[in-house]
Amino acid sequence: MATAARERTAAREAWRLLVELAFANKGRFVATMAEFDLTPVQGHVLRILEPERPLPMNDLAEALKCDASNVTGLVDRLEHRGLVERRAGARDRRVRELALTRDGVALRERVLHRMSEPPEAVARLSPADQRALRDILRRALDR
Amino acid sequence: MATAARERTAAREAWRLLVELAFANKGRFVATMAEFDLTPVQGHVLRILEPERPLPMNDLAEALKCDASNVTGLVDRLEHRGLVERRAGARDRRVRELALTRDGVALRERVLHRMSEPPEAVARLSPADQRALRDILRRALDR
DNA sequence: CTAGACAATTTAGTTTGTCAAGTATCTAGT
DNA sequence: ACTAGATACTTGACAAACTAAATTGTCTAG
Repeated sequence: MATAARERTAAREAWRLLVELAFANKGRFVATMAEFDLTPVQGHVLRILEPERPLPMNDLAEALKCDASNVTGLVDRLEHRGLVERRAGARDRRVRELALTRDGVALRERVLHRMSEPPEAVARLSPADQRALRDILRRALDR
Repeated sequence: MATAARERTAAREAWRLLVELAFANKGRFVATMAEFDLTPVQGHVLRILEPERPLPMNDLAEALKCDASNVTGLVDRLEHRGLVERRAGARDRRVRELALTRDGVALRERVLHRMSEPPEAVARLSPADQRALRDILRRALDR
């Protein structure tokens, strides 16, 4: 087998396994969010919305890769629950900037901490593998 | 910092990055499934359902971590599209076993191949990193 | 043979998602 | 300054994915 082909295969295989790991943990994610009375998407939004960094609704739609009209209802529910608030855009009165409320920030912290608990599959790796995995992923995500 | 704590941190950080990578690729997954006129969940089902290995509806619900009643409609739509068929359970007439049709098998193959195309973040890793990532994930998933 | 367990479905209701149309606001060109 | 078109968001209508509770048909233990 030619070198290029073998390396394409390594990347493919790595990604395949990564997808498998992700799918295997989807249920765990759903359950974790449910602990906080959040739907999966609401958890996702909480992750995207950083404290002290208001985000226009449009940008949230972009980040979620969904239609802007979907975000309206999504934010309605989060706002109704007091986790998020809509503020008038500073310069452009068309845009509504989303900001976490105090409760939102607090919940976000708890959720993120819980979400980053590694699953069995990762936890049982040797310490060396765990560090190697971390380092490779840092490079992949360009840190 | 104590050694144990530092290592817990490596696993945590690795998992955090992994989750980030997964979220960043959610949109890509949705778009890829859409190319085949599949919703994300339908893609997931196609992945779970292996050829020549009929699966009771209950087991599918288990694999999807969702209520059994949800699977009914899900399978209705896949069956209506001719990708899947319900068969009477061999021994127990209560269970309905799901099997891919010929079309289902063919589509599954195309979908899986497309799904395993690595994203930018993985593709740009050095060949050595790609192999290391693959090997670590194999160990994590116990291959 | 019957009581309870179990697999799947039905029904009613929520959330997430799309698309098309509407409203308010901004921006360029004249 | 005025207007035409773009842009940000909302609304309304509708499908898919989900849950919980009740129902139907089948199995299994006593």
